[in-house]
Parts: sequence; structure tokens; C-alpha cells
Amino acid sequence: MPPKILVVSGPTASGKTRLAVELALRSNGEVVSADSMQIYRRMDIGTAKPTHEEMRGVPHHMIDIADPEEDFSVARYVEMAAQCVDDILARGKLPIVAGGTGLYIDSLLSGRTFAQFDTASPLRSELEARIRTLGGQALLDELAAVDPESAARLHPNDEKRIVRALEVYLSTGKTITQHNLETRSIPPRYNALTLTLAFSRREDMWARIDQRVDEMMGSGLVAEVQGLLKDGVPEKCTAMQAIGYKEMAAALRSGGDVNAAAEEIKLRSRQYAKRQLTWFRRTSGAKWIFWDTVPDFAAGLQASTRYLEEFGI
RNA sequence: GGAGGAGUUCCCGAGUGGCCAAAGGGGGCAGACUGUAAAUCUGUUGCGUUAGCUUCGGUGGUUCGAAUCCACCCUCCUCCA
Repeated sequence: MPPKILVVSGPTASGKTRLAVELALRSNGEVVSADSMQIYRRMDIGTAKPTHEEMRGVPHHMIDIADPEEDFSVARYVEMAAQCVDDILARGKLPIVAGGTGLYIDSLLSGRTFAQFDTASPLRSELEARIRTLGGQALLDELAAVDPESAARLHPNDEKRIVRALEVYLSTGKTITQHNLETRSIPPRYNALTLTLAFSRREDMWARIDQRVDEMMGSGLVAEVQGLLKDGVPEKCTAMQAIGYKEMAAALRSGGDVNAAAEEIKLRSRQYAKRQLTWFRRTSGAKWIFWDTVPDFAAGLQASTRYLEEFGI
């Protein structure tokens, strides 16, 4: 039986950070972040990275482990995060994986491996160039010739996935369908109790998100983004695709209105939260904790503790 | 007071007699997701299960038939006083 760990998931601004810390304090735990943007250094305000005070002495891992101009990936996340989790377990403490990046969480828990490929090879850019000139349908047809199953599942507009499927096949000789089949049979790496935080009413979640974006503005989001741009962080790198950063960077570049950018950030955050919910809804067995109007951490802690006891951690 | 212009489905905005419950975009809702995932992609969006019903500022007309034409009214904008 794989080791038991705790996961705290939920859409943005649902109180994951706070609840994870509370649970860590109560259960002798350490937090392993599962957030694709908090891994970047110098991106603190816009990613709502927990502050030193918010951590309350609880060790946090997988935060500030890469520079914004670096390429990061799920594969790299899983590799590093698994080490953190195993280390915490080895020290007899409870790993609490907390974050909103569903793909990272699922990949870490499942023990899934990712198809190998050579990042240095020009294959990716070749494929990207070809799909740009020939169109998605043409490459999808090529994919269909070798991997009809994944081709059937992909939409001609889903260029990223078409490129990746072809890339996997061309660089490994194995179709992505075959690869996925193999990884699906890998036994889970961890036995996780997943707590998912959410608001009962959509409007309450939106209000919380809006409030948080206003707080970010008050804490200097504009200056943070300005700093990154001044440091020469390219606008097209992954880190700058983060909500809050890309909108603000665009506003700053065009001499636009930062307050209008903040409104845009609120909108994008609400849409992101919705996508996160879609992801989390399919995690079977997750224990959902719903906030009525506003997070009630006392109640949340009580409910969580009960689930932890049931689960046996 | 006078002269023009405009009011369309949650929003913006096309539509100028039938093919219109009404293009397109936004937003909403739902879904997908195996090395960029805070990314990317898809579906759907008046009501009704169907027949059908109710919508295009309001009322009344013209017409076999109107969001589209006519009259009056209401509201908003611009210009002249």
C-alpha cells in the first residue's frame, strides 16, 4: 500500500494556503506546494505566494525553485515534489500537498511518467512551424496515420496536443496512446486523502477573487511586474503567462490603464477558477468542503480533522 | 424651440419584408486535459421533451408575412437656437 498523504486542492482564492498551514500545525505536517506559478522566484504578489508570516513556521516546499525565464514542466515538478514528499515521510511527518494546479497534483499522486524526449532537438519547433503553415487538420491527418486513437480524440484546433502527440511518436517511436496506456497501469505513488475547498455559491467565489486582486494591487503588483520586465524577463515565457502578470505587462507595455488591467485580471481569475473546478470535479473520492459566503477556517479545520481521522492519518 | 441620429436576445454589435430565435464577438454555463497547464482546446447559451410559444423601446397600422415599411408616443446622443 502506498504511503498516505494529504492533499488540499481547490480553485484560486478558496483558502488552500491557510487551511494547509492550519492542518500542518495540527498534524505535524509540511506543505508541498502544487502550484505551477509559485515555483517562480520574484513572482510573489501576483501568485499569492504565502508570506513568511502566513507560513507560521511550517516548512513549505516547491516554492521559489525556478527563475521566471526558465522553462518548467510537469515532469520536472513531479520529480522534485516526489522527493520532497518522500523526504517528509522519511522524517515521520505528514506531507500536505497544497495547490491549485490539477495536472501537477494528479501527476504526482499517480506516479505517472512522461514520455521522454530531447528538449534540445529541433523537432518541436519544426512541428510548430509546420502546423502554422499547414494547419491543424493536416498534422492531425498525419497523426491519424500512426495513432488513430489519439487523433480521434483531438480537435483540429488543439494544436498544442497535436504537436505533442506527433513529437512523442517521432522522438520515441511509440505513440502517445501507447505511452498513456502504459503509465495508466502504474500503481499510484501515494494514497492521498484529497480535500477540495470551494464556495457554495459562485458569486461568493467571485467576490473573494475580486477582493484578492484589489489586495494584490494594494501590495504592489504593478511594481512587481515592472521589476520583472525591467530585469528582462521575456513576456512570452511561461512564467509571464501567469494571470496577473500577462495582463499587467500588456498594460504597462502599451502605456495602458493599470486599473483596467486589474479588472481584466479579476475576470481571467474567475474563468481560471471555473476551469480548476472542472478539473477537481472529476477527482473521485475527494472530500469537498464548501464555504458559505466566506471561508470559515474553524469549521473547515473541524471537517478536515474528521476526514483525516477517518482516513487514518 | 429647430435639424439630424439612435434604441436588437445578459453586454457589445450585425441584420432593412419571408431563408430570423435573429451573424459575429464578449460574458455565462458545461466539458476536455499525460513535459508550456494561471496554459491550451471543445460544446452550449429565449422558453418548451415535441407540437409550439414569447422576443428586436411602446402602441397602433400596412402586408399572405415585419426586427426590417408607415403613424404616433417614450428614451438617449449630436448639432443649431
